[in-house]
Amino acid sequence: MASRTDTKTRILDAAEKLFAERGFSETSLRLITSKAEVNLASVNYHFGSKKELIRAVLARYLDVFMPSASIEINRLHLAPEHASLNEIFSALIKPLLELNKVRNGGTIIFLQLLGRGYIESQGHLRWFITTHYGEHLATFVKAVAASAPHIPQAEMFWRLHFTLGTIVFTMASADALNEIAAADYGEHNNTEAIIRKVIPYMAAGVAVPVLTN
Amino acid sequence: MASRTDTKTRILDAAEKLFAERGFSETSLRLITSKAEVNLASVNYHFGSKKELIRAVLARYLDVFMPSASIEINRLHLAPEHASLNEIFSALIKPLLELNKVRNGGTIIFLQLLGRGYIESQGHLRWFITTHYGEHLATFVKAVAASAPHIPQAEMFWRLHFTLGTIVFTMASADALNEIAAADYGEHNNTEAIIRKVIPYMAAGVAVPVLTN
DNA sequence: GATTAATTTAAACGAGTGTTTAAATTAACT
DNA sequence: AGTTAATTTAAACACTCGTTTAAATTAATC
Repeated sequence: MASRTDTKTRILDAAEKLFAERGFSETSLRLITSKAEVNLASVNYHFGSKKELIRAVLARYLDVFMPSASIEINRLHLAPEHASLNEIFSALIKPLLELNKVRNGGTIIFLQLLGRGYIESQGHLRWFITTHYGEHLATFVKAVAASAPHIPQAEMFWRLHFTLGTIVFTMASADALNEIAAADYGEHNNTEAIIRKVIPYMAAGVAVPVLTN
Repeated sequence: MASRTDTKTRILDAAEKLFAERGFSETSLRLITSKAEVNLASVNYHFGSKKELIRAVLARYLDVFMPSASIEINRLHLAPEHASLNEIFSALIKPLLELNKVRNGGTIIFLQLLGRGYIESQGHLRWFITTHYGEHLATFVKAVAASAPHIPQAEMFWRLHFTLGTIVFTMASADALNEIAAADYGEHNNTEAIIRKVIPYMAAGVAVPVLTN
C-alpha cells in the first residue's frame, strides 16, 4: 500500500478536523492537503471529489456510531419496563464517547460535522444520512415515541428536530461557549460534561405536555 | 437620491433573502446584485465591503426587534408577580411577528440570519451583536433568571445557549421541516405556528431542575 | 445653465477555488 | 529480474470570488 500513514487516512484525519472547525465550504482542498502533507491531486484520486470526501469523513463516524447506538437503544427497549427519556438519551452517551477512542476529540468532531452537514449543503448530506442509516434512526425514534406516548406523532416530529438543533448548535459553538463559561464562571467542561448538561434540557422539552386550549 | 427604489435598499432586500436561504459565504455579491438589478460595484460603494453589508442586513432587523423586545420584557418584569418562562418567551412573539410587517417573511428571515451569523464567521458577528445590543440581551437574561431562580447562573448560561440553538436551528431548516411535516402528517405550519410549538419545549428545558447526586 | 458632487457603470485585477492532465515515481506481481 | 499496476507529483485549466479603477452618467448646488 503506502509508506508512513495511509494517504487516504491522512486526508480524512486532516479534513474532519478542518471541516468541524470551519465548515465544509470554508475549508479548501489545498488547506486539507497541506495539513495532511499530501499532494493536492490525491484527494480527487482517492475520493473523486470534495463532495465525496465530505461524505467519506462523515461515514467513517456514522459507521461506528449508528450500529453502536442501535445496540444501546435496543438493550433499553427490550427491558420490560419502558425506559425514561433521560435514559434513552443517556444511552447515546457511551456510543458518543467511544468515538473519542476512535480518534482524539472524535465525539465533538462528529457532532460538529453533523451540525455543519445539516445546515450547509441543503439536502445532499441529509439524503445520504437518512438513506444509509435510516433503520438506526427509526430505532431511536420508536424508542423515544414509546417513552413519551402522550405526545402525538406529528408533535414528536417537531420536537425531535428541536432536539437535533439543540445538540448540534451547542456542539458547533462548544469551543466558544466553553471559553466564555471559563472566563465568566470558572467552569471548564469537557465534551461529556456538556452532553450531560444538555440531556435533561432536551428530555424535558420533548416530554412537556402539549398545550390544549 | 435615486430613481425607482433606493439602490441601498434594493441591495439589502436582495441580500437578506439570499443570506437567509444559503448562508453568507455561499452568497456571492454577483448573485445579490443581479437579483437586486444593480451594478456589482454598488455594494462596495454603498457598504464598503461584504462584511459590512452582512452587518447592515442584520442591523436593519436588530434595530427594530431589540427595542421592541425590551419593551415587552420590561412590561412583564414590572408586573408584581414574576412572569413564567412561558410568558417571557411568549413576550417575544409579538416583536418577532412584527418583523413580518416590516418586510414579507421578515420573521423567519431574521431568525435564519441570526442562526447563520452565529454559526458562520466565528466571532465578528457575535461581537457586533453583543456590543451593539448587549443591554437588550441583559434585560432578557435577567428576566429569565428571575423567573427560574432555582437554576444557578452558570447552568442558566448553558441553557440559554441551548435555547438559542433550538430556535435558530429550527428556523434555519424550517422550510425543509415544513415540507416533510406536510407530506408525512398533512400539517402546514406558518412561522408563528412553529414558534408556538418551540416555546413550551424551550421553557421546559430551561426550567428543568438541575440533577444533583 | 454652469459647476460641483454623488452615483452608476463596465472592465479589469489579483487571488483563490475544485478539478484534470500527463509525466515521474513507487509498489506489486509473475 | 522485468513488467504491469497503483500512486504521487507538479503544472495547468477554467472558474468564481471580492475589490478597485476610471470613465460615464445623473443629481444637487450656486
